[in-house]
Amino acid sequence: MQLVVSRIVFMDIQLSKQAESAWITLMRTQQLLLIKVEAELKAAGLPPLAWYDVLLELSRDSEAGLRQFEIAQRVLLNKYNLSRLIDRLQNEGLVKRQACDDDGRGNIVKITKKGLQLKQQMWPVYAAAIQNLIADSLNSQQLKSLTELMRLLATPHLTTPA
Amino acid sequence: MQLVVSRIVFMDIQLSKQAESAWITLMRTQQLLLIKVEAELKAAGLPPLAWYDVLLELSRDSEAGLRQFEIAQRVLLNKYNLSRLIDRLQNEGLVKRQACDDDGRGNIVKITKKGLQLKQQMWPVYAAAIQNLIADSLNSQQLKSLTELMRLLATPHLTTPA
DNA sequence: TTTTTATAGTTGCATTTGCAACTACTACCA
DNA sequence: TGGTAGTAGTTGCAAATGCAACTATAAAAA
Repeated sequence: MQLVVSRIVFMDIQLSKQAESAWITLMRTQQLLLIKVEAELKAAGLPPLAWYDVLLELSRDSEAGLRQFEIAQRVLLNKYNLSRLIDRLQNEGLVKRQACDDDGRGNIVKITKKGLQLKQQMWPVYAAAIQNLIADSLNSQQLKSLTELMRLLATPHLTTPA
Repeated sequence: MQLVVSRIVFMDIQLSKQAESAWITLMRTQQLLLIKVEAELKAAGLPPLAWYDVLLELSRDSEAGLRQFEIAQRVLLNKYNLSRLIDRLQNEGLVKRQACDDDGRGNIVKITKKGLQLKQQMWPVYAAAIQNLIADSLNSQQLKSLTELMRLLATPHLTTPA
């Protein structure tokens, strides 16, 4: 006879107060800072951060372009939302879709000159906000520490095991 | 003659790579973890995290209740989205709105028994996810460190000065 | 007191997101 | 080779969000 014991017995979970605090401050602080950045972009008459994220990824491979699914996983968007985000960018002439030779299902997305220009235009506002929101509050050691903690948190979940 | 020099000259911004890394890892990691938690809640047939956030805040003051604007600032929602979130919760019988004696404009939101029950029901799933996503990756010292860093980041922006 | 200004909350409308189903193609398997 | 399962991407529809305008009340100024 085999007993299967669930890894976590819900009723018995004893989550530490430390973990709870870390979680909630992480969620709230990120949200707070994100709202601020979006507000700065809007105040400058610029599109939302998600546009920048995509344009940045595309600009890293501006010659070859990227498959949509690659963009999606880099910016943590699901495929249908990315599909429609690319629609919008394409409608603005910031990116273009091309047929993919290797794979008849997909397409290659490339950034246009106009897309590169917008990215260049957004960066100063974005950078100033980051400076304002992060670099002015944390010293160099703390920035390193934060990055390392985030890396530790993200790593086990980047590729989702069963 | 008085020279007013803008604090940040956009063209000259030299954002450190450290700050940039800290920013991007913070944004991405939080998003990644949030997506995971939402997925766990949904997999358990439970409502989104935002519902829990509101129910939790209300349960802290379950007798007195909270004004909508108080809830809004605690969970970082703007007033119109909170208004409609409360609508949904009210439609499910999880909270109730009452007229506010002190202030004829606003109302007091109180959690119901059913709301408390749902909150109780969501917590084990939520707690397990936090355990999984945070506590398993960071030790006690790191959790403390993360919380402190978040506090440092959030503090200067909690009350927005001119 | 009267007027003005600010705050609390709601709502119509447009945009965006989430969900599920769908097409088209690739990769694996026998 | 043919069949089956999986992946890339799109789309219709419903739900949620953002924006601006609105009502109603409170607070401040005159």
